[in-house]
Amino acid sequence: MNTTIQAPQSPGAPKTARGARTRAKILKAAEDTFGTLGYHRAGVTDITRAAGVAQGTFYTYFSSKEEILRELVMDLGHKLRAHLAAEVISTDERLEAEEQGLRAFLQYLADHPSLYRVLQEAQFVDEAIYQEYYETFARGYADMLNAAARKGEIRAGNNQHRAWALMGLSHFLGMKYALWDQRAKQGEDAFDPIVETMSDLLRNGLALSGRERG
Amino acid sequence: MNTTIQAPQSPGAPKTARGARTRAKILKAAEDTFGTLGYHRAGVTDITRAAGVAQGTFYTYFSSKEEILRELVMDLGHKLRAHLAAEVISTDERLEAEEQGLRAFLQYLADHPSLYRVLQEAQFVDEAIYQEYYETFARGYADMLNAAARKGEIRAGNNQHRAWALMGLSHFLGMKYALWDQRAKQGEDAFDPIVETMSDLLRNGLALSGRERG
DNA sequence: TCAAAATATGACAACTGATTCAGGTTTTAT
DNA sequence: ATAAAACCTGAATCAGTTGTCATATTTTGA
Repeated sequence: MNTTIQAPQSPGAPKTARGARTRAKILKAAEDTFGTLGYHRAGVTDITRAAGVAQGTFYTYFSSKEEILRELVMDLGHKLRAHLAAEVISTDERLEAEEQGLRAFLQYLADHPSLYRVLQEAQFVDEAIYQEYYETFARGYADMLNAAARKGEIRAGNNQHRAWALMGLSHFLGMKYALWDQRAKQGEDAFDPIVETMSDLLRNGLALSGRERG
Repeated sequence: MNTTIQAPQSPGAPKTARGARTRAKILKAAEDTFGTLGYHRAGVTDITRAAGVAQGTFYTYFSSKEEILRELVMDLGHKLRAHLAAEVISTDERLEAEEQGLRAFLQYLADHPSLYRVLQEAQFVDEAIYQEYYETFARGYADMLNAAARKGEIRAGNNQHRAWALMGLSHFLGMKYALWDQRAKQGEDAFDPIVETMSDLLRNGLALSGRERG
């Protein structure tokens, strides 16, 4: 028999430098095209035109439009996580890390708006990969919170619930202030007021502290 | 000239009881169909089949597939807000209202999962209506927080930022626990642990309180 | 009761857009 | 240098969709 066990659904990785370059061009073009036109309005034609190759070339590296979206989601996810990890090394105090993480996320989203659209649209094209994206993120997040709780840096509590809550918080703040509100994007410290509000919320909650009460 | 200022883009409201009934059937069918198949996979054919009418009838009441989605978004938004308002009347203490609101939202989402999908997909079909949905929600939310701050029930702070953060928090918790996690949906008080975690987070934050510290 | 208005029908025109394919070009390796 | 492998091309295919329309039925109101 001698059949290959795992037939790759993608047509095959490029075997030369030229191929690798072309594949990368197409992937980048897909990111841009999906980012501006959206997944459904963007045709394979638009992607290949943006990449400067013929339609047929697309199928040399990707078996379908859906597949390139999946590829893109994983790619963008890796890049974001790498970026955030790099930005948050300077402290290991959890609540400070939380602030830096939020600031970095907002800035990253303002600089890479396609991330948002590609990811959110992927949800309706391949729900599994969308879930996996956030489950992965949540796992890592909850682990960090658990570690902080063990070290006595934060209150005890359900850190899985908290992780999802914090992701949602970042997501919505990013959507509103990094993507929709143009003026918020100006300048290096544009997101400071937001980060500060969240810092207070996460440190102290909304209830008045002892001396403020009464 | 005597031109009508505001030409209705929708073909015209039904003028008989039968027409109103048919329109309502189609709208409901669209909600279900978009909810299960998604906006793009769902054809007008699927909607009319589910409604039990001919394809052509669709265009008696809606000028396009896009328009019925807009209609639906506004409709679902009104219903959700009405539901939440009704569920949160029993208290006027803000932090307690927050808990009740979250619980009601999670339960509502578990009971009306199409709300989520229709709304989120609308974002990529007509971004303006999606933004309007959340801006409206946020305005009301921020107003309530401002009132609570004036009454001295919560800490001072930027309540617009907080409103978006809290919406995101609810959104993600709903997505994860009301839609994705099947087991979480069982029973009346299924969401209690989540609400409790959030209650603690919103009241006290994550930092240790005075006596826990050290 | 009966003409006019409203509603319903479903076949179909017109179009879109993903994927295939047969053949050309470039690169690799001997 | 040259055969084989890899890569690229873009016109053609093909499946599916939205929205239209001429016609039929039902409801309204005088």
